[in-house]
Amino acid sequence: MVMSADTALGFRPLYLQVREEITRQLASGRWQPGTMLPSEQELARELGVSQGTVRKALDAMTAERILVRRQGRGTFVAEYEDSRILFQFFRFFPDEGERLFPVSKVLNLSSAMPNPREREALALAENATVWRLSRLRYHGPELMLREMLSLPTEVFPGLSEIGEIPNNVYRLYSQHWGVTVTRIAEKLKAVPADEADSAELNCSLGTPLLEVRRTAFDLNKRPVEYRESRCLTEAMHYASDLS
Amino acid sequence: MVMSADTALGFRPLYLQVREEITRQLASGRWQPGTMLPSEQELARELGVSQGTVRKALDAMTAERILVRRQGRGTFVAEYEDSRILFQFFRFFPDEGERLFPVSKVLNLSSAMPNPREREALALAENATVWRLSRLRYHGPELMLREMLSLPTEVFPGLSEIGEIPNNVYRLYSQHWGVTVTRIAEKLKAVPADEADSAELNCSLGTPLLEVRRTAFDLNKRPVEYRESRCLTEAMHYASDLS
DNA sequence: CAGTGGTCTAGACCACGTA
DNA sequence: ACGTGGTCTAGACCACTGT
Repeated sequence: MVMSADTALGFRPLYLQVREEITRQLASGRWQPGTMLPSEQELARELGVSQGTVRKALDAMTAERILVRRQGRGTFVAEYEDSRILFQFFRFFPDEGERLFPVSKVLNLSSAMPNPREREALALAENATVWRLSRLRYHGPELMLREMLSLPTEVFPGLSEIGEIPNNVYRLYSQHWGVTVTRIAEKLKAVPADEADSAELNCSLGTPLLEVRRTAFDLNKRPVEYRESRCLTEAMHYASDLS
Repeated sequence: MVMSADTALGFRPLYLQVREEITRQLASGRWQPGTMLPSEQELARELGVSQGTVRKALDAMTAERILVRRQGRGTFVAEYEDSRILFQFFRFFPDEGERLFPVSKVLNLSSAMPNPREREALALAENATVWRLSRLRYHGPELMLREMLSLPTEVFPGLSEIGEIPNNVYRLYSQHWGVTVTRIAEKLKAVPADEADSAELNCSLGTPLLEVRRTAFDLNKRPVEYRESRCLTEAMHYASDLS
């Protein structure tokens, strides 16, 4: 495959075209998470560009955390290890003490017609259905939050046949359906605990909770998960870094 | 100035040394916000490295939003225009409708001995004092939040003589004291409105508020501002993007 | 047109990890 | 010793901006 920078209409930098081509092959399953990509030299040969151009594309994908580069070893497809999830996709910290991976307890899994919020967040077609997974999450022994995940059944066929839903669902999405979550958008509000919150979180009615509405996107920028969490923040906080 | 990559002890990439040197000159006031840096070629000559190495340093500083590069024009020191503040440093959005720059109403400005939270966040010396600036902020006509800013008096001498504190304090810090805010860390919680909240925000006692504790850092990674905000989130939300 | 940053190339050498 | 990514250089050409 040979690429060119100056086409008749619309100039597109070569390294962006290379990045797209590699992303396409990634999305099509050529390389699984954890496996090594060909070396820069080899990719350059395959694509008919110089090594420097491949490097710029790989550097950009590394910055997006889609790839991981290790000097002396190679370039790898990023995996969803717990440590990465904790670092990249989970913003809750204990006010004091050590950070732990949030353990989950599944309450319910069912399929349903989407409500308007789900339909909008997941950009669903008219007759599409969703899985709804509700669970509680703990930081060590302490109950931290309750949440409901909404997933398009079309994207995750057979989800209800999975024996046990693990803590780390992004790894599950990747391993079972080849769905790679790359970006997450969250909207936060302070809300009073309603009756369901009060019952499940063991707090009194009206207790301030941090509500998080999350939408997760895959490699093709398609929304693949919508999630609403309600969190007790007496001993925990949500950390946000602007830079 | 000539730089070298391989010193006896401790290898440090040249472009990182270049970035540090440029940051140092920036912090020392060689170039003011809004002004143009010398061209890549000229910087390369000054520093005794190749243009490509200067470029890598400038690209890194552009990614950190310290510099702005404009093709065909030059490389400029980033300014604190309202649009940048709104985009980079302010995460509140109306649930519906257009986004506006939050107008501020100053309630009080005084100096005081720091409390433990201020002392810790600002890494203050034993006998250091702080300015305390409290204000309300509005989104259009709607009251949005109340907040208190804490600033080391040592870093901002003469603050109380400023005629009117503007909405955009980061531009003020830059213009009056040469303080460049580059990074912000925020911790969020849901808290019940106390009596002061209730009085100032016109809400009932116990209303859930989003509390934000912010620390802002300058070019030298020194904390220069600590801020506690309490926000009504009935018609607004805090947006967080993880990617 | 001249000057700037942006892209692309080719090649040399360094640091790191593995065998 | 070898192969990988990481750094650095030098130079060519392109795209954008202002004169």
